[in-house]
Parts: sequence; C-alpha cells; structure tokens
Amino acid sequence: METITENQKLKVAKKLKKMFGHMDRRQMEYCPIRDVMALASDKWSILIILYLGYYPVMRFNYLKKRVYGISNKVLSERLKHLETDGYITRTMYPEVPIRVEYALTEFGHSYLQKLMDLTEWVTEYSEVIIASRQAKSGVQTN
Amino acid sequence: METITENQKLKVAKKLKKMFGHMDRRQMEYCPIRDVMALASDKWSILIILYLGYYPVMRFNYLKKRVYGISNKVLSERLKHLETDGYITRTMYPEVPIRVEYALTEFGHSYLQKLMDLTEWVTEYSEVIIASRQAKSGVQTN
DNA sequence: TAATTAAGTATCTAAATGGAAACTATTACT
DNA sequence: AGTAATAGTTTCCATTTAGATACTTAATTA
Repeated sequence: METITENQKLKVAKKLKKMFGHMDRRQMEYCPIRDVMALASDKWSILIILYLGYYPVMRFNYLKKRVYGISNKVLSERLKHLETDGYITRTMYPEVPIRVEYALTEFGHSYLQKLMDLTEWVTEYSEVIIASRQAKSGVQTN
Repeated sequence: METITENQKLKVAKKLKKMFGHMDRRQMEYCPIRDVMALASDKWSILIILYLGYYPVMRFNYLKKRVYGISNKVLSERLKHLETDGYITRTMYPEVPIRVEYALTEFGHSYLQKLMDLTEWVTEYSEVIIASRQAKSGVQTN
C-alpha cells in the first residue's frame, strides 16, 4: 500500500490530458474503459471468467451449478456477450444430447490477469474501504 | 500485447484456488472485485474520477458541466457513494452561496491509476474486441 | 410411447435504475 | 419584496434489468 507520489499523479494527469485531448465531450460519455468494464465487470461475467480461469473448460449446466444463483437466461446472455467480444470461445459438439464447451481465449486470460491484479489491489485496500464505509455510516454531515 | 504463457495461466489458477478456498458458494456471489467494481465502474463514476484526476479540485456545478449529460440526482448519488467508500473527499465552505469542493483521496488516486492501467490494456487490445464484435455480427452460429 | 439429457429460448412479472423538471435553503444585493 | 447563486433534494415516469418458470429440439433408451 505505497502512497502515490506527486510525480505519479502528474504522470496520470498527463495521460488524462492526452485522453481528453482526443475526445470531445460526447465521446467522453462513451469512454473506452467504460466500454470494456460495462461488459465484463458485472457480477455474473466476472464470476464466469473466474471459474473459466480455474476450470479451463466448462459446459453450460456445469457453469450454472458453479455460478451459484444465476438463471438460464442471464447465463446464456452473458456467455453470448463474452463470446461476441472475444473473451471466451464456444465449441459445439453435435452429439446427442448436444455438448457445448466454453473456454477463455487468450484475450480472456489477459483480462483475467487484470482482474487478479485488481483483486490484489482491492485486498490491499479493503480495510480502507471498510473503514471508510463504517466511518460514514450513521453520520450525517450536513 | 504479449501472449500469456502457460506458466502465467497456472499462477492465476493457483491464486484462484486460494480465493475459491476461502470462499463458499454464497460468498462468491459477493466477491470483493465485484464489490469495488460495482461502485466505481459505472460510466458516471469513472468519468467523475477521471475528471478529478485531471482537475484536482472540482465543485458540483463544474462537475455537472464537465461530466456531460449527468443529472443532478445521479451526480449527487455518485458523489455520495464515492465519498462513502473513500474515493473522494467533500469539503464544504459555509459561505453564501455555499461552496463545496470535491477531490480524490489517496485511495482514489490509487484507483485512478488502476483505471489508467486498464485503459492502456484496453487500448492495446481494442482491435481484438472490435474485430471480434464485427466477426460475430450478422453471423448466426446455430 | 414416454422418459431422459443438454443447452438453451420464451414469456411474464417484479425490482432497480435513470432522467427530466421543479423545488428548497441561505444570504447578499437591488 | 424580488432576484441571484450554489448545492443539492424530491417527485414522477419510463426504461432497463433480473429472476422464475415453462417450453423446445433431437436422438436414445426403457
């Protein structure tokens, strides 16, 4: 949990300047980070990706069992989106009954690593978040 | 855009094993990554944080102008949550008319840096996503 | 003929979220 | 008394999203 130096802050501001420079106001509403996060940061998508990081190949009903509480509809939706954006592959074997296998792509693995980095960061800072939440709860400032 | 090695994949799987080990099924539904991302990965929160990374101090109406399209209601909600979880500070000066200033905390700066890392990753891979989306559009597999 | 299995679809309802617009509080100024 | 400025809050409506449940397809087996 190293503190961020003024130098690092300046670096970030510089990067932001570049970003802002290449974007007008309307585009900012549609920012690239958001574009990716929107897809892959919702609870179910994250869980799916985590499980596929742990079990390299998973089938629909197996995922449904593991990703506890997800409905058919949402699981199938999420899988479709994750496939469309290249996070996972879907391989269908026309047996009877049909067999379909899902697995992470290289891109998916790369994203998973980012998620893991984030996890480590969150873990590092979790006391901060919890402490802040508790400090603010039941306190009205105005 | 280096490829992920089998070794790296194994490392991730190992970390996941640890994570899964410490969580039962119900807790997985409430995963720590999700907990943070849910708050700070929505479009408006990200934009607020990005702007506060660029302009170190911002007031309500100024933010409203910059974060194009946000409503009073949503801006005030997001600011409250971001404050509650320790991303930003809110400093009120009891002048007339009242003056309120928002700024990133150290934790907020740290998160901003993670967001910038993510941006770089997204930029690196954006062709992959776009290509994948285009490849899948208009194609029905079943 | 009926049941079984995998991988979803389809449908309907309930809940959460988002946005627009009007309103509030406070004090100084005209 | 009326206006202006800042920082919100409140209300209402529309859209989005989520979840539960039933249904589908296709071949195999009892």
